[in-house]
Amino acid sequence: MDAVGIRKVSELTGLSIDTLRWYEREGLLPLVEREPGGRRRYSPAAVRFVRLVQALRRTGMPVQDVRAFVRMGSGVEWHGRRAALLEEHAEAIERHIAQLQRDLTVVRDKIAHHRELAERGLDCEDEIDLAEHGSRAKSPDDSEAGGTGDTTEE
Amino acid sequence: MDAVGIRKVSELTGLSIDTLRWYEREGLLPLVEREPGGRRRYSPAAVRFVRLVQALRRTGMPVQDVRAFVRMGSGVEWHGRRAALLEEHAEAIERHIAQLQRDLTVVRDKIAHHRELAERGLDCEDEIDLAEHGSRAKSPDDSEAGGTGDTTEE
DNA sequence: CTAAGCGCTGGAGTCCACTCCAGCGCAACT
DNA sequence: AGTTGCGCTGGAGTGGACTCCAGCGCTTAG
Repeated sequence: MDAVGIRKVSELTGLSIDTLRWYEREGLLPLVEREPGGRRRYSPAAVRFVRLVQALRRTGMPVQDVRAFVRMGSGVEWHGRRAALLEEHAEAIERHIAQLQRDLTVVRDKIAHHRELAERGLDCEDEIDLAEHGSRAKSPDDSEAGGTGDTTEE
Repeated sequence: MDAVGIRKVSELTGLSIDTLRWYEREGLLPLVEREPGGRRRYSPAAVRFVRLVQALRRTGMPVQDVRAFVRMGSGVEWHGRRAALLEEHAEAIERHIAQLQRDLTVVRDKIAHHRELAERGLDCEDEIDLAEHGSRAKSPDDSEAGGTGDTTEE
């Protein structure tokens, strides 16, 4: 058989052995078989399943939700529900990516700003940008930059 | 002067008041002024800074690293270093986004799979996909996809 | 047969990033 | 003047997700 041991799965996925065992205890990996001696044996299907769980976790689905997902059986009556849950999560991932992209431009703007200041050999004074944690008098005002209303996430 | 109080900053950014105070204690927000009574006053620049920190945190930069970033002064000699740090982080964000996109396709593939099974009214058998977390019991010559009753016994 | 390893289990410990008080002071309506 | 309420501080508590044992049992190489 091409079933593999826990060490191999760890190597294949990058999840630690402890994490794999912990996921199983927590009910995220229900289809791991054992060999007579009691050791875990991961069938190719089980390995694929580990990868799905890994994808869900890595994309921010809480362990609790993965468990709930896993626990609804594989029977016909659940396929729709499962698909819906995954779809919901997929949308969450997309929103997350969009947020990261917005944050990325904030960071890149900052980089550009620094590069410019570095070139000109200026401290940032009127633009602020960063603190000097010394005492500082108040700067004259400057206007607001438009912000996207964001809600705390992740 | 259009400086604002902590409540407003909380509303503007979505960060909780406690979090704002905690960030400050932890050295992530060095430029917050106080009014005579001791209350925090956030200048527009300070608010912008909060937004930068928020972007860094939301994109996964550990608090420790944000602090390190913040602590290197705003002097000329540091602009290059700061920019380099940010650049490094920007690349990390890009890698993260790429990973999310890969994981997203994993999830979407799974959705497609479920939709298909749902349409055909099939349980997943030869593809497995999900567990049978029944009692392990005795399966002498159990092999790979040997989907033993994958019915959930809820 | 013995020893070295890997794996197993249950449980404790750790880390991170907040979040939640308790107790107090200023502020400002009425 | 009173009282209602926001804000402040220091510190304790929480939740999530692992990570790290200790102690034991197969398995296998010598």
